[in-house]
Amino acid sequence: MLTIKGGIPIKSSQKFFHQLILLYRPFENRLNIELNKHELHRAQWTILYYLFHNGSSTNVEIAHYQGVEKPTITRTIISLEEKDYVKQVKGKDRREKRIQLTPKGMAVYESVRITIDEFEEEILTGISEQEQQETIRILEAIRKNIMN
Amino acid sequence: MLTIKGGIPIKSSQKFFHQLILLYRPFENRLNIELNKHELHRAQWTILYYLFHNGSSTNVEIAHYQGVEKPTITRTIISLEEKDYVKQVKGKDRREKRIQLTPKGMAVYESVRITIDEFEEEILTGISEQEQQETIRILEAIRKNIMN
DNA sequence: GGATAATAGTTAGCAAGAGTAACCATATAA
DNA sequence: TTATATGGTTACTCTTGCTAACTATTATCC
Repeated sequence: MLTIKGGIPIKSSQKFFHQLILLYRPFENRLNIELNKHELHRAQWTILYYLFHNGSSTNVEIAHYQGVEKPTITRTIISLEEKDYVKQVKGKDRREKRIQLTPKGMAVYESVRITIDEFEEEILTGISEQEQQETIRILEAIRKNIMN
Repeated sequence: MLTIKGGIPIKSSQKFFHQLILLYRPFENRLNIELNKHELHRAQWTILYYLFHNGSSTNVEIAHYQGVEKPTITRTIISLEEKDYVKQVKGKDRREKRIQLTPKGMAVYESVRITIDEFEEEILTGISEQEQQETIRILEAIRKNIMN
């Protein structure tokens, strides 16, 4: 329940959070180093990932899924359009701007995927399949708790 | 091993990473909302946390622990000095700038701690003590894998 | 049918947080 | 004593996010 560190008791929930915060910076740094090999950043990559797995999507869908505001997505989409990785397709509205991967975007995704797979394997070294599944479940549950 | 989503198989390592990325934004947003009640940001809070648990520390120690560069810490320390939450104490060198919490900083930490404790409990709802411990262990292991 | 609401998206401007490069001052080693 | 290493700062840039205010289109309500 409590661990002692320098005389001050630490609740496991505290430690949990601290660990989550501490993990993110090194993680994102390394991820961006991998992505820079392909001249991409994390925000662009997560949108490629989403489009690859979900097909054509709107700004709002992506923003909602990622838990960020619309203008954030707009900017990233523009940068992906400039690279010719995504293109606009007709939506059900004239308001709606439906976005999907171009063949070039698809190819880039597949290529980056290889780099990222290696990275993922590397930093999950020593963590069993079952532990990974279990942790995924817990991270999902936390996300739900936060987003209600 | 593989889950299927829209016909595309996803390795659990991929899902793991995606989940980690997806968790962070909502998490930091909510954390900052809590911290804003005390006019703090995450970067300041993590330094208060570190100093509270580790006593007086140098810029380099903190930077190394958090996995960020020195100038990042310098900036945040300055903002904490302006609030009179930390102060400089004599180090073993004239180069070294050793920092510790002021009584005011200590009091603020304790007060913010209450807010954060509630937040932590809230978003860990439904996750057992044992699952938390297990996940802490895994997050630590990943961090080590990243940082070598 | 026309005024009002809601929805999708963009633009402009700002802030947090991080990085790099170059630098100063001090301490250590050769 | 000269060269190198260490601790820290300054100046500048980048990414990523936010809010507020806007346009355009669609839906709703009276």
